[in-house]
Amino acid sequence: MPNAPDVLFRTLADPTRRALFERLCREGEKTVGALTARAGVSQPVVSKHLGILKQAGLVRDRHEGRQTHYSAQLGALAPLVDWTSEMAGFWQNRFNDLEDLLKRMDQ
Amino acid sequence: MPNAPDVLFRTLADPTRRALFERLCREGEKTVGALTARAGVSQPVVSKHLGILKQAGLVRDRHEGRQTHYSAQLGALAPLVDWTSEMAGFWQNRFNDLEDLLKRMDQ
DNA sequence: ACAGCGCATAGCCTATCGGCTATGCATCAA
DNA sequence: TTGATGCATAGCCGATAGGCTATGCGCTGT
Repeated sequence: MPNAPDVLFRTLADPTRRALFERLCREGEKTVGALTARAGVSQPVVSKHLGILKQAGLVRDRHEGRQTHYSAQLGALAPLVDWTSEMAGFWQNRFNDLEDLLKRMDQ
Repeated sequence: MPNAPDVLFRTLADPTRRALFERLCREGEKTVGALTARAGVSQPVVSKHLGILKQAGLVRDRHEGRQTHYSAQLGALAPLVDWTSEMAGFWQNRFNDLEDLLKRMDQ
């Protein structure tokens, strides 16, 4: 059972998939057909990628007749932000430690 | 020529590689041997991953005798933060647009 | 009822990737 | 000088991932 950042990194690593997510962020809800039209890949591929994005919690789908509308779930990016902040935090702590060390050496 | 977030996502997508980067963030500079000791994979694999991390600008190396010390370059995470902010921004704009629409409809 | 449309699923093929072992190359110690 | 150590490189291999076509299935409209 991989943790959240792992799933997000793996899901967003593929350019085609990330492009789909970006379009949903920029342009809002879209049908599979609308997404396929400008995706540069076939419709089954788009459906597959959308399924993976959905599994990662990055999009939700809404069925309306024979169409499926997808939209971005921006909250799902939170673990990514957390991870980045955490890494930056460690960096900051090490910097503080260094400062402390220098201070102690100065005395 | 892939753009910056693409390289970062692809580089950080692999768990082993991301674990190496995390250790360098948490614990600071480490030699290849020290990293290999707890990486769970062979030394050549560690070297390979460090090379990929270096290419992505996420780490730098410092040669000292026959050892190579690697350390995290946290600034390289900036494009990731930018990308996330951009996506969040689009979300916010769409939300504002919706508010405007509702306001106009209300009149 | 039936033909067409929108999307999902199945199955296949190829390329890439992440792991390994073997080896090379420099540096340090004896 | 010679053997050992630390890391990088080369070459191989199986698994996975992302693309395709073919097909299934439910909804729509005639």
